[in-house]
Amino acid sequence: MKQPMQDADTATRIILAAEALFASHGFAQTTLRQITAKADVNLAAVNYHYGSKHGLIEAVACRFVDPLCRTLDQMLAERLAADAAAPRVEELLELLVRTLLQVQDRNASALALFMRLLDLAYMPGQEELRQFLSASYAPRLASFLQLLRKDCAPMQDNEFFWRLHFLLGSLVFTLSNYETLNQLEREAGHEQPDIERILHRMIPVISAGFQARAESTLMCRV
Amino acid sequence: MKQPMQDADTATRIILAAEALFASHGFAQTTLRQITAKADVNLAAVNYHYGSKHGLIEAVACRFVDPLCRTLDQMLAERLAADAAAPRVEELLELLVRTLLQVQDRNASALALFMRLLDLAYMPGQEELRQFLSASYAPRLASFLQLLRKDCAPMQDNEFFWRLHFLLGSLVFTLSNYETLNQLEREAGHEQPDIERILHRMIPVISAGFQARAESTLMCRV
Amino acid sequence: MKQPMQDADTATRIILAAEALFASHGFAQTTLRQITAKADVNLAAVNYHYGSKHGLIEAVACRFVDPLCRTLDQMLAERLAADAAAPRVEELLELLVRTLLQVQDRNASALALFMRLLDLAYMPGQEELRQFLSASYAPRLASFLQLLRKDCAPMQDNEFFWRLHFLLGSLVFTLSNYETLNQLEREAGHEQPDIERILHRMIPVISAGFQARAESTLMCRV
Amino acid sequence: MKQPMQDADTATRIILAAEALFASHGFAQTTLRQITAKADVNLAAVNYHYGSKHGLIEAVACRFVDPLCRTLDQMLAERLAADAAAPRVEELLELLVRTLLQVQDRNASALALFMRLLDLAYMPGQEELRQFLSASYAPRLASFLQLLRKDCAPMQDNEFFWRLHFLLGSLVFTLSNYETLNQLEREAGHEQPDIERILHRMIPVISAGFQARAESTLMCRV
DNA sequence: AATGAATGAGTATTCATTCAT
DNA sequence: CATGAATGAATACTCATTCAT
Repeated sequence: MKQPMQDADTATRIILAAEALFASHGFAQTTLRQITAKADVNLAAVNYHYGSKHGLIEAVACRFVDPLCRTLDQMLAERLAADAAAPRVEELLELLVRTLLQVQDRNASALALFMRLLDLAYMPGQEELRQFLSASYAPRLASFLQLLRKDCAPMQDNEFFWRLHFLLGSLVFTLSNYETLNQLEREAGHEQPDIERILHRMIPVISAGFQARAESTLMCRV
Repeated sequence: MKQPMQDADTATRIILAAEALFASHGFAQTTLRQITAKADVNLAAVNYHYGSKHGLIEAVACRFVDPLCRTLDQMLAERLAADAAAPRVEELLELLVRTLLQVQDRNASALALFMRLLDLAYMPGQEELRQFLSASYAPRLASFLQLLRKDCAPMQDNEFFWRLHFLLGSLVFTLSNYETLNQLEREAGHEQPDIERILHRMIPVISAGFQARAESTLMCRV
Repeated sequence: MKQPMQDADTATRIILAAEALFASHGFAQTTLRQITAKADVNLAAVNYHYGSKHGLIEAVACRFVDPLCRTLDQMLAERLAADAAAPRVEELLELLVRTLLQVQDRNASALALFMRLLDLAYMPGQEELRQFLSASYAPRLASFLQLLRKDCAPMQDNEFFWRLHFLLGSLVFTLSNYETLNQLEREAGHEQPDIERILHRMIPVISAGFQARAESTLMCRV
Repeated sequence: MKQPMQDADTATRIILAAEALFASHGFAQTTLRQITAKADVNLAAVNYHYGSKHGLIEAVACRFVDPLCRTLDQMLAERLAADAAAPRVEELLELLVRTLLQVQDRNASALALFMRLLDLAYMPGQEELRQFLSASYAPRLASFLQLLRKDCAPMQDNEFFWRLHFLLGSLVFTLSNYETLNQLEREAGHEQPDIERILHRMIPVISAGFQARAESTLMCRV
């Protein structure tokens, strides 16, 4: 079983420190000095173990993408084995949420980190990271997406592509800014829901979005 | 009539260059050197005209927030004058979309910039920018939000708060990453829709999200 | 009669602002921006009226050296006219103190400024300022110094030169750091004397220093 | 044995270059570029080894304050062991002078540097440096000051405080401007005494100042 | 396997000064 | 007589990376 940070080996200590700092300050804003200081290792150790800051980010990414894909696949298989009926959108999103929360268990700020990672991957100049993630990520999610689309309103491929990114935007924005949004709620005197609560709030909203009837292309033009 | 960048005065040249660079590279990643080089202006001119990089960002923000609020208010007033019936969610979103597109007319990457600005404002350590925007922004949007909520599914204040940020996330993520998403579509062999098309695609999805019946609090717990 | 700063002409407004800032922050630490901001004049006005920052410093200097020399000469003449006896060191220092306090009347921080000016003049690379002051300053003080030396212990020219600078050091250090020293006294729970009090405290100390019998040169060697 | 600057390690080369430049140009006027150029070292090395310019100044300070305190304590102890009689003011000042000269041995401009450091510490906005020095400096000088006061004329605490600073002013002004004063002597055709000679000239003057009878408070008021 | 030292290229910002108007 | 705009050179400081050990 893994020990806490001070007992782990250098490479692991770096990863753990990097995860926490990337999650709370973002990738560009986090410096190698901050990471190595928090990990209590030598500044050069990052380059030694991961080649570069970019290499470290990819290593961090792998530690999330792998278990996430595995868990989602597994949950999906279990559901399909237990019930022959095609899963509804809400069910699929519930599976996704439970998968995310399971990843989250490892580390309080894990989801924020993961969402920041997605955000980064879509930025210009990050083609390398994008393709790296896409290569190890997209194929394993294909079956999930296929099932999802089956229970959506009928739509073309590109319509689905965009709706998927609308959903992704909600997820990325809400979770990577979770701290700030929570603070705004606190200032407004509202309860501050935990991440689980927020994810569940998202399910009916996203479901309705996927199931909404698409405008006809012609009607879209003003 | 205003000439293109090379003929405008220094302050304007700086703003125009900054808008373009901020939109495509983000705020932190854009350096004053890049801006002043693109504007063909002395490095110290930014500090002379805007005090600091932060001041420049706020100036850029104002150039979008001001006309955006004005246009939205005006469109809303026209709609209410023309038709006594309370506007539906779709109508309100349509007004918002038309407002955004009008701001967009000024500058090809204007919306991406504006969305990056919102993204930045929610980041930790940007309380100052957040409050600056909130102070000049929030009050003028209050009536829009009030009308929006009237046609939503019934829900509590905090539920509305979160749904609003789900929507905001879709907008911010999709539009600030418009270039990347378009490229992905190109690689997939799909048509590459313009921003107008994407925004109209969003309307039914977002509308459905706002009108979806909220899960009861008890049911949210797994 | 002179009006307060806001009504004076540009050149005077600059001088007044400069005096205050130079006195409290020192010459090198005070920027032309601070001066012109405080004087509420254009940044370029300093260069326009005084040629350069250095020119401004010399102008400030003149406004102190001139009345100081005049007052000291006059007081000395009055004393010599009233009493044929050669003045004692204490009397001469008392005249000097009264002269300084009179200059001080014009402006609360005038003495600190004047002392900072002397400090600056002795710094390396300030030969120009030193000679400027020396040319308009030294000759008019010659008679004062002659009288002073007559009541000192007998000593050679160079011994007198150094003792004079020991005195000058006490004056310059104490008065230019008056704010700081006062604060230290406050922290120690002592009364915070005004400048007049401090100068009078200095008289017997300095007098004793001038009248102390010089060590023979031979004895100085360890 | 230590080699001259070119053979020492980077951190030492920086310190040595900084000492020389700080001594001759002052702290604010000396730039990191000048220091690193003189030390023949990368510009970033200062920050690497000392964190900041301020950190470098404190490091320079420590290299003087530490041996100075140690030497003075030791000399005082030796004197007290050798002779049971309470030391006179002149003796104490002689000890101080010998201590200063010993520090001086290390580096030609060491005393000028040290005096500039004291000067800086009394400036407004240097509370941090002042307290840093005061914390490591003042306690170790307490016994010296106590003995000094015992042989002074009787006076109150605050009178002693000010006289001490009159003395300090003489020291700081004379030694930090040693180069300039020497040049003035040269121009006047006098011999140019070395620092040892000047310090010994100061002893009887300062002694007389400490032993002068204080004016009564009432008499001080004009 | 790991690190202390070092570095080149970069950052935003500040400064006194100049100049066209 | 005065000024708004502009600027070149400099400031302290930071960064990811490299390299000898």
